[in-house]
Amino acid sequence: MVKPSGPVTGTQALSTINPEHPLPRKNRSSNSDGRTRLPVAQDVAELAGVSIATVSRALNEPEKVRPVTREAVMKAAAELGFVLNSAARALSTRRSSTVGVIVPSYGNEVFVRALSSFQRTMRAAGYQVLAASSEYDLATEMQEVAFLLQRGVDGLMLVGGIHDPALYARAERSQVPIIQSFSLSDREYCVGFDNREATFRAANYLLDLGHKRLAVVTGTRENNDRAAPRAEGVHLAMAERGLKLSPAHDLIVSSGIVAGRDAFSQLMGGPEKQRPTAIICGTDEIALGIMSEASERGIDIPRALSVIGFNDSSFSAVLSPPLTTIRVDADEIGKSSALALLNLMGARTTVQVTRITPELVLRGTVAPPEKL
Amino acid sequence: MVKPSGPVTGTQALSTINPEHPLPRKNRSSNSDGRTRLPVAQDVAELAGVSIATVSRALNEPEKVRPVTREAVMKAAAELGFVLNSAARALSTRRSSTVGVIVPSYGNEVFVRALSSFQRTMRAAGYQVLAASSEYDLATEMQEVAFLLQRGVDGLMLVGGIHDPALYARAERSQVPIIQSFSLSDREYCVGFDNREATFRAANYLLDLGHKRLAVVTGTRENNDRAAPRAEGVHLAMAERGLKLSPAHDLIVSSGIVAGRDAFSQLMGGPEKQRPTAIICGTDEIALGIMSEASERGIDIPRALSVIGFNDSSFSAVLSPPLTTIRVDADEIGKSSALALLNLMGARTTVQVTRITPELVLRGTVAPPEKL
DNA sequence: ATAGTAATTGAAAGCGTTTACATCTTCGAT
DNA sequence: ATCGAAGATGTAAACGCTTTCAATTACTAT
Repeated sequence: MVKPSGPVTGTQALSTINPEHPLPRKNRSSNSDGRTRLPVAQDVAELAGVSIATVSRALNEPEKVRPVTREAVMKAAAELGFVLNSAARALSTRRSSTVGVIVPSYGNEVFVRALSSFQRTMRAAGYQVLAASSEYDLATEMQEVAFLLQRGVDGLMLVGGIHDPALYARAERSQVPIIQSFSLSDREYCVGFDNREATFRAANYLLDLGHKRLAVVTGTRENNDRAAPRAEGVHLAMAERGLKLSPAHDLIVSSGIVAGRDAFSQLMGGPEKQRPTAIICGTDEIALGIMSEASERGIDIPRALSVIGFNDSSFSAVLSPPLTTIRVDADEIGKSSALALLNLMGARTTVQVTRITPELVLRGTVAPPEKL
Repeated sequence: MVKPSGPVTGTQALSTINPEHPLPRKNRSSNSDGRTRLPVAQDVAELAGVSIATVSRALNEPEKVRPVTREAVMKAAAELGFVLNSAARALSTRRSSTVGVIVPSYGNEVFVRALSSFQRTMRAAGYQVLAASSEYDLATEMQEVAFLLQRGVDGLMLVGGIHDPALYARAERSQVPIIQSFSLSDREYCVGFDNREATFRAANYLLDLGHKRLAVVTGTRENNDRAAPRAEGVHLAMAERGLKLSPAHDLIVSSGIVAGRDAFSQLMGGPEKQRPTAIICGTDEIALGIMSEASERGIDIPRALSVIGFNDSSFSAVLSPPLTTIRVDADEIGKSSALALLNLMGARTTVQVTRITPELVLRGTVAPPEKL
């Protein structure tokens, strides 16, 4: 506007014509109560003798400011102990550099392993992660997602593909990408594995060994696309051989070790001829419970009863006998999910489905069935 | 200002008198790219026919607005699907309703249990929690704290009382209160227990039973005010009876189950007369490792070797034999820490030290020493 | 009715960044 | 030297809330 200007610049002169601001209560570096105020970008700018915009650039796009200026800013920032205010940045950029994760439960080691590696990967990329657990409840999960969305997370990692429909709607509305984990989907981006196939293979292994009466016990299957397919896999394998899994041998328990103990009692309570000779469990915790109860009752594993777990938890290899289980690389799931989500948030939607392959780890809890 | 207005609104009209703003790119409810913009408080205000200040009040201090107004605002908010922008609020109020937690490791069940209940309590109070793990490293911890502080957490929960001095300085500068957990302190607010006393009692229990050669194995004790005192407790109990804990029976291992197995080998490698008859472990994981190795080598627990764990992890009760261990109520620690921190953040500094009492849970891995 | 007080509401100034745009430098090419 | 283009920096407008202060309205007690 004003080309040649004296000590009073054009824009400042304007404010004399326009008396809107009564009096700015500024008094740098100390609060109303006298406490030292934390330094802000403006303080750094003044100390470095540059504008606040330059400070911002020096910090975020160093290559856009001249080296000498950059140094000055860095020095000033360090001197003042300047810490950028994330809230202000988030407000300004409309992104929080925060992502959310919701796992069904912290009680299942596999989820905390995945969460942990997810988090590590995210942190390396400059993101913080807000985690919550849904306790296997859709409503709780929805609520947590609502909170996370309000918190402005830039992305979301969810376990499984069954969620409140409103969840997808809200995430969509906020343009927050979601990565699904631990199960596969052809509609969502995901990092997971085929749960049905995993137990299908385990069941076939048992069947090949000569077992005829298998049992399967999992945690809740309601709204759960991991547990339900795992049970299905066993049914399927038996059906393929013209066998039928007795309803009494298909148990749903509340997850955890003690649930496994109860399961044992229910399964092994009937007359010997009808008892299963092998049990496939939805988690290693359940398997542990079963083993514990078996040991207490003097039932020999694997001679009298074979057991297969799921996840290969840390304790599984050191049980006696060591637990044969379906290993899932939770670290890989966490890491890949993070990478995929990062990709999604960068709008480079090149990922689609990452398929993890579970592996049957042969240890000591499986043997051919006893001769009748 | 302008009451009845045609297509051109009051504020826009103003800009003709005051030419500072080139052209406000406002066009409510749709973005530059035509995408529908998420509703903000202003939209709610307009729909409800009130000012934005009233919207804020209706949402945050409902009692301060007339019921009829409140209803109108709520209705408008619901209709628009309004979600408050946390970043804006955080910027404005200078608090984020977020707290941070740093645990040494997610691999120790006790920490995730505490974290979990801490989180649950915090969520109930309207706070989100950002968690991180330090991997038992002070520098990593400091770095994570720096991130959390930058993120503007309102409070911090840390495990133990040994941290980078800079950590306290920074937190202090940001006026972020810290709650220390799992150990006691007379300088900091804390929720924990006397680690030394816990093993001291366990050792005495063993000594009373007739054991003379105890061993202790813990994870790293460097900068660790839980593991180190636990070892001390054992030393102390023996010293009180004129006994001395052989250096060979005092082991530091990397934590985890496999570490326990190694420990066993080291401890039980010597000539029988010198082997310990009882081992006190810093965690149940270590104890499990020891039990596993013992079982493999045919050493009978508890007859040939007694073992005491620490924490009472979920698997401990179902091992065979079930593990005698020092139970720590991690849920309580998490919950109380949260409550205490909430209190601290409310500036009502009435809490000081919450002392948790660990309990020796007698199960099957301890017996009197074999007759020599 | 009427003054006085209490309860509601609104206007507008922040909160601390980022960033579009304008301005000023720098520098190579003429 | 001089012109332009490219590069560096500065200005000031957002971002979307909360909150102080003033203005308005609703009540209460005369």
